Parts: sequence; C-alpha cells; structure tokens
Amino acid sequence: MEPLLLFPDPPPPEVAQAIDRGGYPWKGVGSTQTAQGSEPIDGWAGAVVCADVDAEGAFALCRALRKRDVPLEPLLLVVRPEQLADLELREDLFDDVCLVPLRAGELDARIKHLFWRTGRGTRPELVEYGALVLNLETYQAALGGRPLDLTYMEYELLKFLATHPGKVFTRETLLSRVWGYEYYGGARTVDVHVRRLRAKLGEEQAHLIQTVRSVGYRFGQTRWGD
Amino acid sequence: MEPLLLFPDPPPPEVAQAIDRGGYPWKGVGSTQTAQGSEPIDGWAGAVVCADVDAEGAFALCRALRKRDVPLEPLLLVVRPEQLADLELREDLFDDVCLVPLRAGELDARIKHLFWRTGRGTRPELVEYGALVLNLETYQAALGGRPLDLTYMEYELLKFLATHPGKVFTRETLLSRVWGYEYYGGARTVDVHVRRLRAKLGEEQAHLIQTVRSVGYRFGQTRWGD
DNA sequence: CGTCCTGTGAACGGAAGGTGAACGCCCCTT
DNA sequence: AAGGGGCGTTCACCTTCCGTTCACAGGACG
Repeated sequence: MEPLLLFPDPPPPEVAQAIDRGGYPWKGVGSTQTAQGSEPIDGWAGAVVCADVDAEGAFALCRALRKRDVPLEPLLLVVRPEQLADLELREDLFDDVCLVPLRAGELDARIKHLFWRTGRGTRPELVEYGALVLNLETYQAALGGRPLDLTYMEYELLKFLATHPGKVFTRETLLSRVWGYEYYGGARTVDVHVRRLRAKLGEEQAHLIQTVRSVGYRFGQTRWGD
Repeated sequence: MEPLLLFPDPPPPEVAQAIDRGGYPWKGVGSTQTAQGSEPIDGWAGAVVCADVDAEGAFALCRALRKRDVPLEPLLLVVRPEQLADLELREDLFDDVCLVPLRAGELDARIKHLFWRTGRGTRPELVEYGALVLNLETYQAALGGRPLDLTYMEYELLKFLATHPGKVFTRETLLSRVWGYEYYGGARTVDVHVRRLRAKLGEEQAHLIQTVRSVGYRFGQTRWGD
C-alpha cells in the first residue's frame, strides 16, 4: 500500500501513533517542496495534514496538493476546535476534519471511511469489463467511450453476462434469469439477442460473447481458453 | 430551505441546540415510518441521525434512507466514541460522523462541509442544467433567458428530473416522488406531462427528456466521465 | 457423410409510447 | 348561483419499435 502523507515533519506524536495503530504506512513531510520531492512512484494514498501548530503552512500545503493535475485524495485535516471557523472559506481544501485532542479510534475510523468513499463511495453504479461500461443508473452502455444504443432486452442480457464474466450459461438459464422465471418460449430467442449484441459490439469486440457449443454462452475472456 | 431530518424524536438537546445555532430548519423523526410520512414535498435537505441511544433504530433508519430511489444525502451520524467500531461494515450508511459529547462548532462545521460537498446548501434556490434554469423561490423556469410558462405539476416534474440529471426513473417512481407517496392513478399521466413539457421546451430542447423504452424517462445528457 | 448445433436474414405481431381530445374538478369572475 | 377558464387526469387511437419466431444455410463433430 502506498504511504500516507503526514504534515508536519515530524508529525504530532498522538497523530502518528493513531495512524500506526491503524496499520497505515506514512511518510512525514515538512513543506510543499519536500512533498513533491519525496512523493512515491505510485503517488500518495492520501494525506493527513495537521494545522494545529503551523496553520498557514498546512493550508498552503493543502492548496498545493489540490492544485495538481491529479488532486490528492483523500485529505484529512487535523485542527484545534478554535480553528473550525477558519475552515469556512476553505471547504475545497479538505475532505474531512478531525479535532485535537484526538479521541480513541476517531482518526482511524475517519481514514477508513475516507478510503471507502474515494474507493467505492459516491460513484454511480457501474458494471465494467475491459472497455465495456454499463451505467445501471442511466441505463446506458458504452464501449471504449463510444455509447452503445441497446434495446431493453439487449441491455438486460449484456448486464447479466457482464456481471458474471467467464461463466457459462445455458439458454434455459439465461431465459429464466434475464427474461424471468415464468418465461416460456423458444430457446433460440437467446441466440438472436446474442447475435444482435455481437453486431452492436462491433467486429472488434464481438468475441466478448463466446459460444460454448452444446452448452450455451459465456462472456469475457478465459485465461487459458481461447 | 428544506428542513433537516433529525433522529430520534425528540433529538438530544445538545444536538438540537447546535443545529439551531447553525440556523438550519429541522424536523424530528422517531421511526422509519414517520420519516416517510412527514417528508416534505421537496425532500429533506439532509439528515442528522443520533445513534448514541437507540443504535439499532438509527442504523435501520439510515439503511431505509439510503435504499430509496433517491438516496438521502448528506447523512451525518452522531455516535459515542465506543461505537466507532460498529461503523466498520456500515460505511455506506453515512457521509460523516460526529462524536458526543459535541465540541463547540464541530457539528455546524461538519454540516457546512457536507452541504458544500453535495453541492446543495450553497445555493438551493437555483437548479441549473445547461440553458435551463429553475428558480425554486419564485417557481419560475427559463430556457436560455426565455421564460417558460409551466403549470404546477409540470414545474414539479421538471424540477425533480433536472435535480437528478442522467438518472432513469420509472413512471411509478416519478408518481411516488413527484405526485406523492399515496398517489394512486394511471401511469400514463406521466406520459402526458412529459409530452407537454417537451412541447414547452421547444423542438430544440425537447430531447432533454429522453424516453428509455420499457423503463421510464431520463433527463439530460449522459455523464460518462466527470 | 450425416447429424446436430448455431449463425443469419427476414417477417410477424404485440407491446410501449406519442398524440389528440374530452372529462371533471377547482377556483375565479360576474 | 351560474358561467368560464385553467389544469390535472383519463381514454382511445395510432405509430413505431423490438422481441419473437421461423426457415434456411453453414459449420462442427462423430
């Protein structure tokens, strides 16, 4: 795991101890310049900036970390209660705040939640497989940025397949899972929908849906098959 | 401004006082059921859920508020320090935490920051999407400066759609969210209102409301990246 | 070579949504 | 109290779309 950036250097003992207890690697940084120089190859996992002593330096660092091409996230600010008022016009500089003196477990819980947020939190519900992206909220599909114009059943079928990559489904299974349990109709219907999906995926990506002879269909690559 | 939801009912005095000091309107809610029943037409501005006494009830409420078609945001959880460990597998239920006993100004600062993050609170009186502007205070709508003469339901429907651009809503969802939970009527009513909205938007902008066949309606263009 | 199985093209039929109009309710005016 | 206009709702009709089916051809496998 990439390390957390901690300001200042050395950081307050209680903060460093709390982060150590959470098991996160970290590296102290004393100024904006050293932050650039000592940045890991894979970047920082996040930052914990203590503004309790050198408030000006802390805010300057936050600003610098945010103005980069890839703004650093998440950024947790540690301040004294009296400094809360100073945050009013600096909302864009941080993602969460923690007050000193720290309370047991609070810093750890906040870091956990921040990681969860930036990892999976507010993002729209997506189903992704390679260049294929299905947006479940907007009922839209795209392949390498190019939007796919799918009908309802095509979308549902592709969604089901893409959420179970590599697995083979019989036509009957697909009919019951995608069309509905009570569905009673010809199994060849699946074939036709697969054909149209392949056509819309384009010759390039048509192989994403593979035929497993005498069994059914499979979505996605197999590591040792093709 | 729409009120904040506060749990439980009545909320702890120190929490209620802190929110009053921030100048936010609020309404106490005692259970998941009453939360539905007493919800304002324009929805809640957010929620502050105190889990210090009735933790189970608080988490159940959070879950209910998040599982809706339009998840309630932002949601601030208030817990005792010993409860921090209970949050580990419930990261999706809240946006921020605050510990009791409260420290001066902390709750207020957190609510401010949450509103800033979610984009509401800063200017709740306007809803903008491209050339479309809805003035929530005066109940007026304009398209590229040209005022739109909308009826009440047309305005409400357009407002709801425009505040959730890109997302698809079924007719049933629109009926329950725009018309009200207890509404019982034909789903085709939505179609007619959509038609009139499209007509008033003009041929140029009629595409702002898109039909998603077999699903419902969607407002605005796709947001793939941002 | 024969048989299964799947790909392919086309056609059918039904469902979903657009459209125009009418109904009924409420409120305002006279 | 009667009349009328605005507005939300409902209905009937029609068009378009698309899911389904069929027949046939091509390919895999024994």
